[in-house]
Amino acid sequence: MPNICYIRMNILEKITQSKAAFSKSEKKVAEVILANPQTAIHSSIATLAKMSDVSEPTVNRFCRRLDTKGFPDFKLHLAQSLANGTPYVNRHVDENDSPDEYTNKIFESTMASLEVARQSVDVNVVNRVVDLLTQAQKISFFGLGASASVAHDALNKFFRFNVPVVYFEDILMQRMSCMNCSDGDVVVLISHTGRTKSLVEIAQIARMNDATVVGITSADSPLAQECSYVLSLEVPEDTDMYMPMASRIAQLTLIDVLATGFTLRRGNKFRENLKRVKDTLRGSRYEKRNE
Amino acid sequence: MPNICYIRMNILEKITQSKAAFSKSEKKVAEVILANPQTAIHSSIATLAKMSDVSEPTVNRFCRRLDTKGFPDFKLHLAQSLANGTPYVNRHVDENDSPDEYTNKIFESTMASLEVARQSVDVNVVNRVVDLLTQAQKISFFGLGASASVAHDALNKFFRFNVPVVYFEDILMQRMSCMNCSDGDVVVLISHTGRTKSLVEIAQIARMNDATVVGITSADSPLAQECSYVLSLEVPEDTDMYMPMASRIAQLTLIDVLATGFTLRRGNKFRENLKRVKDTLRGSRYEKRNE
DNA sequence: ATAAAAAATGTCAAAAAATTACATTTTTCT
DNA sequence: AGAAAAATGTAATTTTTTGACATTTTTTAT
Repeated sequence: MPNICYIRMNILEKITQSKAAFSKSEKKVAEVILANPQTAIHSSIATLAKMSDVSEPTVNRFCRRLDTKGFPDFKLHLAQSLANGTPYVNRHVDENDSPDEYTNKIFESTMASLEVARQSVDVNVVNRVVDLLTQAQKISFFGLGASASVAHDALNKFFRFNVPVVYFEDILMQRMSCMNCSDGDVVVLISHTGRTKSLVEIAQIARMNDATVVGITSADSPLAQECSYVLSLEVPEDTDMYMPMASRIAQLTLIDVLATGFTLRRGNKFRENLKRVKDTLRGSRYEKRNE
Repeated sequence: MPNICYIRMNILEKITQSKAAFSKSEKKVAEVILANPQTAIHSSIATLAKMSDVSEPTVNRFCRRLDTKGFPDFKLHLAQSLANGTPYVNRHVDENDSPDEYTNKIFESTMASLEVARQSVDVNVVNRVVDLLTQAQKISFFGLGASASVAHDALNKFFRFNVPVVYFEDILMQRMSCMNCSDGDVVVLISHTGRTKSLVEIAQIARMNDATVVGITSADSPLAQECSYVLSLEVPEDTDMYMPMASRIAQLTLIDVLATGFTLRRGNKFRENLKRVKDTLRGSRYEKRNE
């Protein structure tokens, strides 16, 4: 069961990884291409065959082994890999990675996950939820563990909008808060897995008290089933086995989206209010010296 | 001062822009290609000619007019333009954006910022800080406002490592905590601007008490000057004028990097411990039904 | 308005490139 | 060692691209 979902495998990496499966002559071709991919995409099959010291059909077979339709198709793939650096790909950190390597891998994996997440977001639900939030009497953000900091962040954002926002880290406080909910309140619950028992219970309590429950969680999870609206984010398996990484970032970005939708919906006058909040902060800061 | 830097002119844009210079038949070709570039790169010159209702040499001439060596070369360029959409670019949200538009813009801007941030990270400092953290007696994470949730997240991560971690949201608690610092303690301060007065003071207090102060902040800021080590993240202008967005995400990703470096440094036995922590959580969750 | 010139486009053939079929060599397994 | 399988190469075939040139269309100057 492969736990890495390659969005679109970079063909250069694929060549490196498939090396074991190559025959002797195919390896020669691989060497030449990896050594100078820029030359490869501008060569004909004949030139490349000569450079690799193999026959033309061998080059062709090499291309097919990499699941391309033939040499021209292979060149297309190669060209795409070479363009723009390369599309970001979820690469797992390896025990022997240097700081340079793991730093890059994590940044790239995060970007790759965001790309996947972006494509999985249901814009209609986003729009609907923004609607709800703008009309809410009170907004609550709850999450546990890693998702707690996401909820915390949401608090920070929506707090600036001058709407009643609630955030608790403590399960009991969350429960009590939900018991006091009423019609017009929106409770946003954040959980990557959607299988945290106490959060599911909180969803039930909130709904019993007529609040609208929005879940930022994975589709079809127990939590999702208890929610009025589900903003599901499809995020590839996390880079690190034991800590949620990418999922959190995707959740935060989604919060950004909601907050942005909120400000846009509220219009211009509202944004002036935001500016005031920001100006208030100025007193607590050192002035930026003019550059 | 343009804050978007286009790396290299995309051939699709070039086609759009050169439209005026095209002849009647060439325009037909342009239309067909623009309408469905993905099809174009997988077609032969004959197919494309038929689709555009022109002759094959016309298609060839069209390619040459765009400064390519011929049809195959043109396809290569086109494939590169199509690869990965286009490099992500920081696009500001506009007042009249539809939900679809602002959602995509925010995701893309976030990814663009991460790319910039990645390139600005000094791996040597990362390595040095990881060193420090693994040897620390106590690690504290402090941030205010938007950065508070980043510190919160760091707490979550490092808490799992079974090392003494401290996190406070309250300024006074932060100060008191720093006063009790001693040699071997590491204080990580998070601030996008690096100009929050109370955080700068905390840095001073911590250092006076022999703690090592690590700043995740912008270079050359007042805070940076008080730190023993600075992990500076260069993040492009935030998408939303009034709320930090991208900077937070970059900070979180950097925390991920530090946490990963930490686990790697600690080696195998340590990761087993991590697994235990994770298993402990299982009791509080609904089982995943087998798929 | 019209003829000449220039530009654009198409037809067809030549050239180049890629692919297939099949023969030969190398490797692997018994 | 010898048969079977896999890998590789040769040469012919097919596909694709390009070039040369004829025809049509457009432009320009009278």
